[in-house]
Amino acid sequence: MPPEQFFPHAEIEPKWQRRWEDEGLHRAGAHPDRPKFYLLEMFPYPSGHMHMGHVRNYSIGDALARFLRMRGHDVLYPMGFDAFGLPAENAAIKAAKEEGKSLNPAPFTEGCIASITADLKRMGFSHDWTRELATCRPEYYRWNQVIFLRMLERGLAERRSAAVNWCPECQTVLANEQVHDGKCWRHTETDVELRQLDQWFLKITDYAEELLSELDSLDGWPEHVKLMQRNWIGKSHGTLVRFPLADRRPGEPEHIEIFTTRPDTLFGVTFMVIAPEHPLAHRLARGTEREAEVRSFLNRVAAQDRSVRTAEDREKEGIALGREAINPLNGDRVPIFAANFVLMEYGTGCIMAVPAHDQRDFEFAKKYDVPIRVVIQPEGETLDPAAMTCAHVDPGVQVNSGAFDGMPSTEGIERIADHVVEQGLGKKTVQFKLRDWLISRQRYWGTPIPVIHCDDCGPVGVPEHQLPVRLPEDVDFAHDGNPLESSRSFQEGAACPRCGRAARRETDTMDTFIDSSWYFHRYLDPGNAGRPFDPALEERWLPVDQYIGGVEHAIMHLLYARFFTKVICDLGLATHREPFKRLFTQGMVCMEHTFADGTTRSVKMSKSLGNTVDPRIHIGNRHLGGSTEGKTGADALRLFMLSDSPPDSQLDWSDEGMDGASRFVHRVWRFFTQRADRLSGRSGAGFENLTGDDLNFHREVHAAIQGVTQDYGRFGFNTAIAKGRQLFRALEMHAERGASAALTAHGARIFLVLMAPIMPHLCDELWERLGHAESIFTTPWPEADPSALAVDEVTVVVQVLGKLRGRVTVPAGSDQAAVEAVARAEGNVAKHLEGKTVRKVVFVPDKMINFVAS
RNA sequence: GCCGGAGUGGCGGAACUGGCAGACGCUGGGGACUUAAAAUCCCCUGGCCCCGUGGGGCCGUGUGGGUUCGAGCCCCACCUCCGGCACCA
Repeated sequence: MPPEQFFPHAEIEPKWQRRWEDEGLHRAGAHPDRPKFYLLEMFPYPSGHMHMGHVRNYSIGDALARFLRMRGHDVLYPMGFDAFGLPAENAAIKAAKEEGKSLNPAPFTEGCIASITADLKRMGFSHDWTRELATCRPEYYRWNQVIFLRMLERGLAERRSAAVNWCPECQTVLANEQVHDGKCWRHTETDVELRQLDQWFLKITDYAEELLSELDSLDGWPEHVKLMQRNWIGKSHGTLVRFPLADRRPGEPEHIEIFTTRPDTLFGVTFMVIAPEHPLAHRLARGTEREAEVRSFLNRVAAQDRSVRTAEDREKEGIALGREAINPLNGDRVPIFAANFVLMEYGTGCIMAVPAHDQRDFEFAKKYDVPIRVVIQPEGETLDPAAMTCAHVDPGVQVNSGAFDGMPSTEGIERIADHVVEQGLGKKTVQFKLRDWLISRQRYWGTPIPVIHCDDCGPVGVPEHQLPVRLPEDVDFAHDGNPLESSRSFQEGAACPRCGRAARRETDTMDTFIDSSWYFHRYLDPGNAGRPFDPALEERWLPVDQYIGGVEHAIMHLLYARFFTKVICDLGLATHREPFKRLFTQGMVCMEHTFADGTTRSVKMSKSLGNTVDPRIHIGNRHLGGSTEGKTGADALRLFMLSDSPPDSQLDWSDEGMDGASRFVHRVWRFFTQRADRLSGRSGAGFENLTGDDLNFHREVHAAIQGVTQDYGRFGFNTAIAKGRQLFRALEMHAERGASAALTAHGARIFLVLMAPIMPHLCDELWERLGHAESIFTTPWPEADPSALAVDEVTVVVQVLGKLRGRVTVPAGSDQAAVEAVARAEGNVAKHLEGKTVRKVVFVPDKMINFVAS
């Protein structure tokens, strides 16, 4: 072959992409005899075209997929599209309202999918495209509907009226997880409103305990992700205590029930607080002289939206209802307030307030001049309620607590709770912060909820044989509101499945997080028309051995997917209760951006900041029918994506770094094409009796095998590449000076194999040019030979008093006496030991010797 | 405020389990090739200092202390940055 200056990526990369596809090299399930490995990456939203974030994520997964295949695994590495959601629908609305055109989200989305698919293929990612799916297709979403109906049968899905989060911008309700700081997760400027509506919920709280406890078994998950889930689930042990209502009037409940995690402070209760939305708030004040005042307060707080009420400044505001409750432990009468800081959704919507030992209660008591009663004294200190400036929340000794005086409060928690239970005043219980999952969305571009509302029978599930309930096409995006409401064909002929009478179809669609909660099951059997997937396939392939994705999905997506996996098991469809054995959270692609205030920082690439680099600059767009060829090609881009940072931290884009990667690709190309003859020698094994450069080079080759193999196994792509570059440098030098051409050829082959997962096109092409008929990806991964790694001489570091003073070369395995003798003789060491007495010698064989002298 | 994670050259980052700090890359500098440039290749590149140009010394992994023969790594305190949660009773 003639020497060539530059790697002709625009020809060679597509050549191998075609060949791999033709040979079905990436098809999963081809080797049932091999150990399975399910490698999953979070599927993309098809937003027009591939961006740099995709390039990085899939470069990571693909390198791993190719490595694992070469290591003898039957790898399932699928790809699909999370294709429902607001962007496509908003594009349709914009087209209709601003441009007066009609744009149907379905063909629009399919166009985006085609474009991004072409981009991904042009990167040479080894996905098994025979399993491709898109969640917006009826063949997929009908199974969302089936799963929903089965959940409905089992009471895991239910419709109920609740105060729900409404985003005026999205024109739909949101799940709790989708509200951050009172703002919509997609619109950080938009306040979320509370509305009382009838909506569909999935009872994820039924699984709270299991979702929490099984986190402990997920050894392959990053601790911080597990921690975020634990915090979100928010389990706390406590006690429900009933406080009798004083001066009870007809129609009023006998008790006010509260939840507390601190029964040790029960004797310190000086007031009660009820949430303003609590139905009792109005009722208790009715007929009292305070009624008007209370009503105006409650109305004012209710009118405040969530973000104001829970804002950082969090000024506590409340009002006495003019009523009292009785502390069941000591018979004290305590006033009842309504206040903004008590949440209706948590616990019972009502609390006991212990200002001495709870900071919030303390602040409130100070403001409204409620007495403070100390019931826990810190060790060696006496608290004076009048002098306190903050609550004492730490443990201490019980005081003013009747029979419990003198007891450590840590014990008091248990003992007083026991006492409450024995006296029939309440019971021990567990509370979770986790709420049920609100899945209704008042939008078009999602899975229709398969329910029919009948005036007589109520909401009735659509029979499974009538599924899928398809999205209609006669929809109008030019007007506000859910387009499903105005579609004629959608409602046409709707009849109650139970009584047969004319009825109305549910027009809510499902939260798109439903789609991504089980897509990894569907990949196993994407064409199955009879059920969501074959259980035998689930048995073989699940759990996902390695899941890779962004940490931004640490709570929502991962929690929902874990929930669905358990539900799917309980529906009898599958057996594995945890979906993802190992989780890896990759970092973002960032680029320098100068902000308005003049500061420059490296921040996530985003369209809105304009600090983006389009990957198509590098891979071209000819595959999309365009005319540009691409600057550097896919392999150079992949190399850069993996070489500059560890994959779990952010990657800073740099044009210079990209040039460096491209230079390396060309350099490798040049080296191989210029020395084709010398490198094509086929003699493989049996490099004995090597000497000098040959021996050293052989050792470097095997050290590289060992190092690179270990690095791939722990996502150390950046260090694997560093070792690959080192090996390449050694290879260049050995080609110049080494005695054995067979050994150079061997080293060259190893280099190609080790780097193939990262630069697959380049390596497969060069592999072929070295005379191999089969793809490099069918060769087994090399093993490092321990005897090749052995050295007969080692450099031992010599220290005097822990400071480096010299190095000596000794035979490997030399004992302390031998090394000591050589070390003492070394010039600089001798100088430093002069006039000193050696008191101790620390010796680490083959590494270091330290003279402790004075 | 609480809970996590991280601070290493001009920059991105290496350093297994406490044993040569700065692998690999980028930037910068010098040189070779060339009429010249590009491309390519080679050498140098943490700071300060000493002499004989080969070496030698001191300092150096956010700050202050500690443990150890020896600390980027372990312990204590503090500072800064990033991420998450935030009235959850």
